[in-house]
Formats: sequence, structure tokens, C-alpha cells
Amino acid sequence: MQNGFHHLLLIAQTLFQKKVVTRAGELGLLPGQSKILDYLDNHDGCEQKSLGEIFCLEPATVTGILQRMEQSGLIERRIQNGNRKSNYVFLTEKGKTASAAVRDIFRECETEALAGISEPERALFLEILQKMGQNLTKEANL
Amino acid sequence: MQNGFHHLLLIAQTLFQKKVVTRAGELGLLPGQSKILDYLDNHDGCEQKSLGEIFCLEPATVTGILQRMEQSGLIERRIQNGNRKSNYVFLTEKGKTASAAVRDIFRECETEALAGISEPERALFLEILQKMGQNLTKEANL
DNA sequence: CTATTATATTTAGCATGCTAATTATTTTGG
DNA sequence: CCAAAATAATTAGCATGCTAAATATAATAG
Repeated sequence: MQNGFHHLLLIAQTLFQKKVVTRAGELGLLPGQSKILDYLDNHDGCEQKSLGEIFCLEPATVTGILQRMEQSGLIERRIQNGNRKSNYVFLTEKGKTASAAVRDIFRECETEALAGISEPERALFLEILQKMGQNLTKEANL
Repeated sequence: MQNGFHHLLLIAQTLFQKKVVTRAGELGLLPGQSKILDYLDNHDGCEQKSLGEIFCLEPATVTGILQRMEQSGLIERRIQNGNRKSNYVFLTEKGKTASAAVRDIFRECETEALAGISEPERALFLEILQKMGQNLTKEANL
């Protein structure tokens, strides 16, 4: 059914992402870059590994996105404290500018997406999304 | 923020899809095939074009998914009423079997995802998802 | 201390998403 | 009817998701 849970969730997320990606694309950003820039805004210098955990992406996927971001001068990856196994990810000046622009894009798209939905409804909506995340993260057989 | 709207929406949808794709993969289905099979269960014989509209996918994307589904014998594409421009998509027997299995997978994953969420909360959640879809579909400048 | 195990990243290859350009067919206008 | 415009599908090429395998480093065990 088109009004079923999984389809509505898919479409809401798809349309939201398309809107963000389109606007970020006008600034020269690729589809995978917005969320990383948004996260780095508050977590500059984080481990590369943690990006995969935060966004539920495989390490290989993160590698690809970060390589293109490094190539276009949005980030730098460095080693720290003599730990040559881990990469740490830092925004460049260009990256900081892009990150601020992305923050605005997300804010505008959220405003648009949630128009006509009351504050208590939004709060419950967020709670349910969070609960869903927990439900789907639980180990299968415990 | 990790508790912000767009991140929670992304993660909920990502984890839900991963669960569905994993279980469908155990039946030999590729990631893009589950949702098509689910839809065809109620819309056997639909136009190829309509699949793109329903799932917010570009025609080129639909072509690729359907080609692989045809190749693995899940669907057939035929012409109807002398209209040689449009394709119509039909489940094969194998496709009908897979479609029934996919229906169970979606049902199980929804049960898991929504555990601990009351019926009125679920109803409001669906309403908000639907409203979001409408908000994000509206023309930009009217 | 050295060998094994664990951890972090990368590479290769594929499916799925996109855009742009192409092909084929249908519809519309003159 | 014929030319032009609209419509439907496909192809090519790329980004982003995956898995599996390879590489490199760090941590652990004997």
C-alpha cells in the first residue's frame, strides 16, 4: 500500500534528501558531502572511523566520500599522537564556509518539511524516530 | 547534532532499509528489488513509468532495476494495446512467490521498528510522514 | 621480543541513485 | 498528411552504497 509505514518513511526521507542535495549541489557539493560537513561543524577533528558509525556507513563508503572531499579541498585528513592507523578529519577554511552554508540548507529544508506540524507533534515525531533507531539497533538474538 | 530531525530521519530509514535488504538478500533479492515486488503485489501490470513516480526515482534508475529483475526471472515487461512507447510490468510465478516473501519481511521489520510505540502514536507518526511528503512535493514558487 | 590477533583504511567490483544525451514512438499543429 | 513537439525508455558516465579481499598498523600473548 502507498499509505503504509515503510513507503511513507521511504518517500519522506527520499524527498527531504533530494531537496538538500539539490540545494547543496548549487554550491558545488556532491550528494554525500552535506551530512559529513554538518557533522564536522560540531566534531572537527573526529576519527574517520566514527563517521561510519554515526551515519551507519561501511568504512569503504566513508573512504570514497572523504577522498573526494579532500580532493576538492573541503577537508584534510591527518594522523595524530603517533597513531598511524587512524585518520582524523579536519575542515579546511573552504570546508568551514561550506559547513555553515549546509547548516542553513538543513534548517530551511526542515522548516519546509515540518510546515503545519505543531510543536508537540514534532517532539513526538522525534521521539518515535529515536525509538525506531534503538529498536533497529538491538542485537537480534539476546 | 545527532538528535536533530534530519539525522534521526536518515538513521531510522537507513537502519530499516538495511534490515529489509539483508533479509531479502537471504532470498537472493537485490537491494532495489524488494520495494518493486511489494508494489507489484497490488499493482501487477502497471506502467514502467509509474514506478518512477511512486518511488521518486528517475526513469533511468527504474530501467536498471527492472532489467536485472527481468534477467533473474522475477518480472516480464510487455507492450499493450498497440502502445509501443510504454512498458507494462508483470510478475512471473517466481516474482509472485518473492513478492509474498517480501510482504512478510516488511511486516516483520515494521513490527520490530515500531515496538513499544502505541497505536495512537503510530497513527500520528504516519500522518506526519504523509504531511512531510506533501510539504516537500509542493511547487517551490506559487 | 616475536608471532598472532585485532583494528583502521583502502581497493576492486557491483547495485542503485543521478544527469545528460540518444532513440523510438506518439501526439499535436499547420 | 507531415513536421514539430512531447513522451517513454535506454545508454553512458559518475557518486554513493555494499561486500570481500588486501594492506598497514597497533595491541596482545606466549
